[in-house]
Amino acid sequence: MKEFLSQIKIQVNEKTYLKDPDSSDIGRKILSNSILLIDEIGFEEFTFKKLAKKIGSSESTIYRYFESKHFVLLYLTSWYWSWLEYRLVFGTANIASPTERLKIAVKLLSAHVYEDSEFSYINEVALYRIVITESSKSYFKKGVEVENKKGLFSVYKRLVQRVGDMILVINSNYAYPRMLVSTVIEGSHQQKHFARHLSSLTDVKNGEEYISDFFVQMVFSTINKK
Amino acid sequence: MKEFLSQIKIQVNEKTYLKDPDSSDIGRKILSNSILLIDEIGFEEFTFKKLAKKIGSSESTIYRYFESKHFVLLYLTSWYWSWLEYRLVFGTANIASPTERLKIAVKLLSAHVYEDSEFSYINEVALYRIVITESSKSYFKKGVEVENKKGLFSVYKRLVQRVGDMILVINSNYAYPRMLVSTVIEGSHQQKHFARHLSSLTDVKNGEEYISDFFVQMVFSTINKK
Amino acid sequence: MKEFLSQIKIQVNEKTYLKDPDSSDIGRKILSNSILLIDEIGFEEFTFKKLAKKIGSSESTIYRYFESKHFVLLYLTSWYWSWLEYRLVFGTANIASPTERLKIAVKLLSAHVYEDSEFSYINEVALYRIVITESSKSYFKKGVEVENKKGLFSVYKRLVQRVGDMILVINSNYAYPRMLVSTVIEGSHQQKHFARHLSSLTDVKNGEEYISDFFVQMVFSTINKK
Amino acid sequence: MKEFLSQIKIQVNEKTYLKDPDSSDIGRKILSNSILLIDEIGFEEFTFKKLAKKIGSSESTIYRYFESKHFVLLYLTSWYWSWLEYRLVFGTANIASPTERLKIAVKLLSAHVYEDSEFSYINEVALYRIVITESSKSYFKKGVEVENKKGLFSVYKRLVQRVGDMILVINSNYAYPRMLVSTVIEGSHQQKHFARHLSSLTDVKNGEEYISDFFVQMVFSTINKK
DNA sequence: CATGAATGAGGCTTCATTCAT
DNA sequence: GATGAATGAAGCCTCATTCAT
Repeated sequence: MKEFLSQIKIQVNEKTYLKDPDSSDIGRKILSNSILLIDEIGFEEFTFKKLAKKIGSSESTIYRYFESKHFVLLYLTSWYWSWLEYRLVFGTANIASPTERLKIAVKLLSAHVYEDSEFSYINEVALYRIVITESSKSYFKKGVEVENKKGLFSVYKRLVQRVGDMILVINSNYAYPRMLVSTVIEGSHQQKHFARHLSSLTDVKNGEEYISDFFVQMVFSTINKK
Repeated sequence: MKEFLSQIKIQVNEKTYLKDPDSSDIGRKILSNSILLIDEIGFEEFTFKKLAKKIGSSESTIYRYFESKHFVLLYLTSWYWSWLEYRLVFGTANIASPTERLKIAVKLLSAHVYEDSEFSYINEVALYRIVITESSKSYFKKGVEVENKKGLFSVYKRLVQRVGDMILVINSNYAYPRMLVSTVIEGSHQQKHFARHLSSLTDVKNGEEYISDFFVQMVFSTINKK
Repeated sequence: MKEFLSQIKIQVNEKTYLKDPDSSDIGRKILSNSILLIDEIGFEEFTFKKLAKKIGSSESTIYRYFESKHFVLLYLTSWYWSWLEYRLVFGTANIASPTERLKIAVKLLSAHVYEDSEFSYINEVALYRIVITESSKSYFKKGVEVENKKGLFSVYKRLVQRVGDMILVINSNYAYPRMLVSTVIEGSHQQKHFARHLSSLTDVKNGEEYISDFFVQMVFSTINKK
Repeated sequence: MKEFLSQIKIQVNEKTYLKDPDSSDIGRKILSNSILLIDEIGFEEFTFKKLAKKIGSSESTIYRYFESKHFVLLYLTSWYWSWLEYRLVFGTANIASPTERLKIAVKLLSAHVYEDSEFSYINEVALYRIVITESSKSYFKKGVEVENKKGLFSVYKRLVQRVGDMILVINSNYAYPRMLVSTVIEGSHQQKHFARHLSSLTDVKNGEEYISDFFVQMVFSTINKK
């Protein structure tokens, strides 16, 4: 629980930045506008030049905060995982039933983000669209190992571990708890993307609510002993 | 079966290229060396200039064949899906048991490609590594819809449909056959990638053989009526 | 008159081409489509590649006819000057009054081309738009002298000479007959262009008919002895 | 007079540049060397790469100042028109006689530029050669309207208006003052070009002094009431 | 600390042209 | 004679980054 409490402010691994963007106005502007710009034009087209223009600043200023655009993406996705962990820990607190707890967790991992609420300069809805579309690019890259060693994926890994542990409470013999959890997380992103852009790869025509149902059912079927 | 037979030569949607690369020596050189180069340096770093140098030709020559490097990736992944479909149709032919047939199919979708065999100028093992790492980038992109309309994902979609139908033979009430199949395909790529580069996201430490087991078990648990 | 008669077929200086485009179907296609394409996209954007695509042929075929796109422009403008000379000689034949003859000539030099008539594969209206917009580029170029020596401007020069001579019949003391004539020709092109695109440089708001009036009046005022 | 005074420093429409070239050493180097280079090799052959090499800088630096080479030409010609307006206003100040005033004006519009004097980094003689040869290309182009709307031709238009008004003082019934003025300006450029490169289109064999005489006489003949 | 300026390197693309059939 | 294929060279432009203020 200690590790969780220190996350409430949504702290992000400091290896992702050169200067904490949450420590200055311009830094927060960088964050909020990065989200909007990546959401709008996609990560490939996103450059510091365009971002600088959008916030009325200069490229060199942004370089004071982030080493490259890849670290901006890492910061944003890390922020998202921390935020998700925060909601997960809160959402499952004091739930006695292991089954109920796991159900809540899987729903959170696979459910859509509807509201932009708590963090003033972060548009969570746009950020979630970025996570869906772009987050896999941050590990499908040459050089992941280096970033992994810096701990840049540790929150994600802890999240997987945490939900994996919930599975083991229900079925301690289940052999692949983390594979199952990471499949839920990444799979739900893909299914949402397919539903919006390549619908014949899914079975979801009307709304994306069923995606969560699919994954909940899949998880419980899969872990239940015969 | 008719549509399959016409695929044996591994035909690729002609919208992916300007001039059929399989129609000339230099075209085949482009294909084989694209695979090696993308595998080696990653798609982001891959450029026509580097490719031209590798094959001792010129950028402009490559432009006669492909509009941009994105279409090279689309060609290669399309080729892979066609090849996979070919193996799938062959591998499940004459199998009477629906369960056995589905099992073979899921194993093929999620199993590793070990051998480079049948197509002289295609290194299937390297191509499979590219599919794992890069293929999702071809649909996690602004403008997928355009490419989808050109039919560039149709083989992939047909493959999902085909295995989805096998599921429905076993359980005609199952609501999400295509979601399940696309989750297996994409999920197996991710798990393989995690196993190699971010191992704490999976449960597979020694060897990747278990990935297939995981997905087979997951599929059958999920579709079986209680 | 002899030189005129040989022009009726609108012969063009053979130094402008490598193979006479008027001697084959494909050659005539090159001519008619060059006119349409230059008119549409402008000479700067005009390339043999685009032209080849338009006529369903190849760049190398066009190179059999013309050394470069500049020679195509020279061919077309030369054709235009020959055609204008033909209309001029016809239009002023048998006109006894020198004043009347000059008036007809100036009107022809400065009047708009309305009809596309006599030469099947030449769209004279589009060609005239090209002459207005592009012809000056063929002499405002490094290397005019070379082309001049090849005689590529000789029809134009003969035309200027011819109308200049009409002026001298009226006023044999007038010192600048050719300057005046070339000013009429080039000036009328410019005024038409201004009228269409930069209207505050002219006084012609409604229609271009007045351009001819302006030049007729200018010429007669200028050459009349006090 | 107010609009003139603000022009003494030869201000150029800011839509022609991204960053004012007259605000830095490198910017002024770009200007002075553009003039020399365009004069030497012609606008078609002129590229930012060659210019960068000439000034010992980089293409990208030049792109900070100008969007493309077309805007460099627009800048230079705009500068020329402002400078001409400045000389015109000065040269006709305090001249009581309308006739004398117009005569001075027409001479300035059509006379050769002999001296390089007042503006250290601008070679006016070379610039005038560029204006003669290249300026018409900036309006004989697809897309003039766009540039016209940005006001890139407004100084030129004001100049035409100004001299046109002088004509109306002498003959308020004359119908085509602006046509006449723009014919003088553009015509004098052409005649100078012809005199140098295509002499049989003019009557000027020895020296270009007569060009101005021709236009002065033409203007006064044309506007005088009978 | 924030910024404006400058730049090297390289990406993407088209052109004009030659060669072989 | 017409064409398809190949290509070197160069154009245009943007990126990521450093430096000086």
